[in-house]
Amino acid sequence: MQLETYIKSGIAEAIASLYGETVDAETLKLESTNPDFKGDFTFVCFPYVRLSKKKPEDTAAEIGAFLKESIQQVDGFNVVKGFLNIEISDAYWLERFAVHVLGISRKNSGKVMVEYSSPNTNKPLHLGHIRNNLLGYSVSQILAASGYEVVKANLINDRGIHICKSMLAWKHYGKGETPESSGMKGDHLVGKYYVEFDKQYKQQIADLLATGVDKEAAEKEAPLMKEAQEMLRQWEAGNDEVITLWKMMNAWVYQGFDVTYKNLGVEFDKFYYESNTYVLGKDLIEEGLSKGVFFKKADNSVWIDLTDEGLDEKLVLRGDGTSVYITQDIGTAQLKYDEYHCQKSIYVVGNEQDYHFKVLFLILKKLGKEWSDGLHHLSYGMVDLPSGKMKSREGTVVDADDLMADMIVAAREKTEELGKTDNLSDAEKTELYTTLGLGALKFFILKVDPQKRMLFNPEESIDLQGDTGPFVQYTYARIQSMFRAAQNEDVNAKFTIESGRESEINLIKKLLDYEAEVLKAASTYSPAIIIAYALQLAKAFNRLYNDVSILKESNVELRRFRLKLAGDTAATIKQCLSLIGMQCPERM
RNA sequence: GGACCCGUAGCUUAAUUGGAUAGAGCAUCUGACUACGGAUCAGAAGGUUGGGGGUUCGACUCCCUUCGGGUCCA
Repeated sequence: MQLETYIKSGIAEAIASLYGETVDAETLKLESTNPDFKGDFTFVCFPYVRLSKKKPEDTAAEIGAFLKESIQQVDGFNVVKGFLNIEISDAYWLERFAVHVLGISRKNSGKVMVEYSSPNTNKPLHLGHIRNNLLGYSVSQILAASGYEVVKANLINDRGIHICKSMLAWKHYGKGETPESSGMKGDHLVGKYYVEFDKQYKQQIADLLATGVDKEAAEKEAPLMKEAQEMLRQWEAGNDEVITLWKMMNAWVYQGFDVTYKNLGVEFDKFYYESNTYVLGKDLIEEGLSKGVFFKKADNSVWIDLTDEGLDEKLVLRGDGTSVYITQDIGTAQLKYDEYHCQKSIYVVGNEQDYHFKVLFLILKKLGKEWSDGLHHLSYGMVDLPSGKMKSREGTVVDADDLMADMIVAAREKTEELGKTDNLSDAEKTELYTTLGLGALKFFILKVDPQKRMLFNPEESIDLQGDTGPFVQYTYARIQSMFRAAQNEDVNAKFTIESGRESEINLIKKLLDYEAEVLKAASTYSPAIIIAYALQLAKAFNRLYNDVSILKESNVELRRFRLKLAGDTAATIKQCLSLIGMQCPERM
């Protein structure tokens, strides 16, 4: 980092002294050199040929020569077209490595809330939730590592017509079944009745169609639907019987979710419940009306005109005074800010709600909430199956609990096939398979840019070789094994090294990148950056491992140097994987 | 009707935000000291970045248009 700014001002000096032109060193762009070329930093000269009035190649060569003279760490340079590749001396990297400390120095970046998961309490979690949960948790970890105080929040959708559907189906067809009586996980049990409702409802529609009723009317008039709507009205009126049933079934679901969250390794600091927050926001609608941000239509409904922003008019309160989704989201945003005063607030929500959040943030801004600038929708694409979209009502989903269990089985089979289960107790085996199976799953999902839809084929289990979680975990385990064998070695001993091999210098450079990569991942909310880095780091180490001997090296200084390389690599891998929510096995 | 997202090798995907010869993994093929752990490493092959136009020193990236997949708003 230091060196980069140093080189930039060197380039500015070069331009001043060679061409008599002033440029601000801050505005110069210095890129890291493409691995296919020799060098460490690359300065792209094309934009500056109008200052030098020379060919790009000549400009690059002149600036390169100037830097080599004026900056001692610059060992040499090469020019390809207008690209100036600046080569830094090995000595510089070795010095940096000698004083290298692990971790990140940045502190007190501010306070941020990450809202994620946000499940409905009428069915168990599925693959889509897994993507959401992993993203939310990982981004929280990354932000925390880069110095933020993070509040992990979960807004639970625990009321509404869909909840009433499960409740009603249970009431009609459940015969008093409970998680205890059936041995079924609570969320799965409730989900079963959600599916049952749909089945019965469809039957009723079919019956009505047969009597000559048209489709739209049939969907509206089916007795079950009318009953569900009546139940929702009673819930809102506080009917004792309905509320008691609602509490009981929600409690089952929460017990189930707790297990899933624990297995998935995610957690929360704060829970919000929609049964509390759905009443919020109406006061802010009043505020907006008096400020002239909103307007009323003839039917008394309240709207905001966003046509200036290229959007439509948006309803924010119905004519009968009842809320719409955005009403409560406005209120909840205010509630969150009042409670925590976070500078930033991130919503991890699927991209089908892109428009919704665009409108929500715009409304809050127009209401004059200065904190609205810190709001961000971390949008992600749907997870598709080969058969198409997952539909929970039709039961065509990949269940979160099942998927995790399948991954653990796959990890077990692979490990046993390699014959690496010897000398492990049953408890250790279980822990190992869990670490590897979930590691593969988390890595697989977070490796992909969130914006993209992803295809998941349950038939082809997730790879355990190549660019995968277990690959990185293997690198870690292998280093740990080396340290177990190096017990009479003074691991913390100082060493003096004058020069390094290419594989060693490359690994040093990667290790020194850690902080910059984490900060980049934090500013773009992207776990994928950490994953890509962890892979590169593991590869750089594996290359070194095949290139040179470490424990078998006879030269003490070299041996200690390489042991420190290995130790720092392992520690950095562990940090990276913890940001993804992954564990590192000591052996595998 | 209007708006947004996605399209890269057979498959899963990356590209330092406009930079170099589009980079990996899986699958396929070849090789690695009698393996400090082979879930590794080195290499080969695989591409008109959906199609067409434009902007410029330079386009997977920006603009226009068109095709395909998906989503949202009323």
